[in-house]
Amino acid sequence: MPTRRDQLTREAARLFAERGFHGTSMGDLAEALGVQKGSLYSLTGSKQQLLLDTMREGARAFHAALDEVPERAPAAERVQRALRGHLRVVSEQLDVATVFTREWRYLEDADREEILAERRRYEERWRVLFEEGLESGGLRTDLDAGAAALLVLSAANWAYTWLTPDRDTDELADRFTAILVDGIRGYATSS
Amino acid sequence: MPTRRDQLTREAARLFAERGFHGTSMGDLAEALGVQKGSLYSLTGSKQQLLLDTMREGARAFHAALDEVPERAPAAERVQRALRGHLRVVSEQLDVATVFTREWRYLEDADREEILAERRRYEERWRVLFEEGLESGGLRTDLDAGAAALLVLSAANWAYTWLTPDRDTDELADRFTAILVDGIRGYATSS
DNA sequence: CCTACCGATCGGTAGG
DNA sequence: CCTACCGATCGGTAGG
Repeated sequence: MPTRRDQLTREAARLFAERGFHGTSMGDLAEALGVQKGSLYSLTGSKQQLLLDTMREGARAFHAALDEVPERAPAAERVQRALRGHLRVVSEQLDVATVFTREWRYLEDADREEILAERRRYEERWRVLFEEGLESGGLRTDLDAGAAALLVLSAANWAYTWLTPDRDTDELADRFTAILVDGIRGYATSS
Repeated sequence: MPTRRDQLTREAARLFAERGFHGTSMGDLAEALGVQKGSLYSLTGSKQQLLLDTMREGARAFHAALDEVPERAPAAERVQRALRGHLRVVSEQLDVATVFTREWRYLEDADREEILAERRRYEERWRVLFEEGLESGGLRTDLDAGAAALLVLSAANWAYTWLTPDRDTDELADRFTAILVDGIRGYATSS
C-alpha cells in the first residue's frame, strides 16, 4: 500500500512529465491528491525536492537496467540487452524517464550537478560497452566507439517521446539492434 | 540590419531554449532587449505568439534542409544528405531547433496542432526516404523502413542536447551514416 | 518606448 | 490535513 508521500511523488512525476516543472503548480499537485496545497508541505520540503526525488529515481532505474547486461557475451548481444533495458525503463516508468530526460535543467545548482554527474556516468558506461566490444573482437575494428555510443544513446534518450505502453519494447529494441549491428545496406562494401 | 522585432524573436528563442517557455518571463525578455516589459507589446501580441513564431521558423528550417536532398541518388547517400541537413539546422540555429524540439507542448491548442502536423509531416518524409531506398534496391530487402526512420530521426532529434558550434557536424553526420549503413559488426552474418 | 497599474497566481508559512 | 495569509511575480493593458 503506497504511502501518501509515495502518492505525491508519483503524481509529481506524472504532472512534471505532462506539463513540465514550471508548468505544474503546487496547487495542481494538491488537486491531484485531493488536499489543500498547504497540506503538501507535511509530505515534502519543497517543489524542488519533488523534482530531485524524481530525478534520483530515474538515475537509479537506468543504472540498474545497465547492471543487468551480461559481462561476458558477444558485443552485439550486449548492445541488444542494454537497449532492451533502457527502453524497458522508459516504457515501465514513462513519467520518471520523461522528467529525468527533459527536466533536469530546472534543478537548483547543487542538485543539477549531482544529477548531471549521474547522466554522464551512464553515458560513459555505454561508451565502455562499445570499447569492450572492440577489444574482444566482436565489432569492426574501424568503429568509432564514441560515435556509436552517441548514436544509440541518442535514439534511446528520445524514446520517451514515442514509446507507448502497448508497444512491444523488446521487439522494437531488437529491430534497432538489427539495424545497428548489420546496417541498412546489409552487405559490407566499405572497410 | 535586424529590426527591433527580429531582435525580440531571436532573444525569445534563446531564452526559451535556455530556461524553457514557462521559465522565461516577459520581464526577462524586456531586460535582454533593454526596455520595460510593457514596451514589448508593440512588437508582439503575446508571449504565446513569440513561441509560435519560433516554432514556425523551426519547421521551415527542417523542411528546407530536407528539400535539398537529391531525388535521384543511392539510398545511402540520400540518408547521409538528410542527416547532414538536419544536423546543420540544429548546429546553425541551435536555439530555434531546441525550442522546436522540446517546447511545442506549451503551445495553445490550435497552434500546437499546426506545429504537430508539421512535425508529423517531417517524420513522414524521412520514412518515405527509406521506403524509396527499398524500392530502388539500395537497401537490404528485409529492412523495416519505419524502424530505420525512427532510429535515425530519434538520434537527430536528440542532437540539440550535445551539438556545439565547434563540432564538425558534417563529419559527425557521416560517422553516424557509416554506422547505420554498414553496421557496427561490419560483416553480414544474419539475413 | 515609459510609467503605473490590473487581477491572478505563484511557492511557501503560521497556527491550529 | 485545513484555513488564512505572506510577499513576490506573472502576463497583459491603459494612457500617454
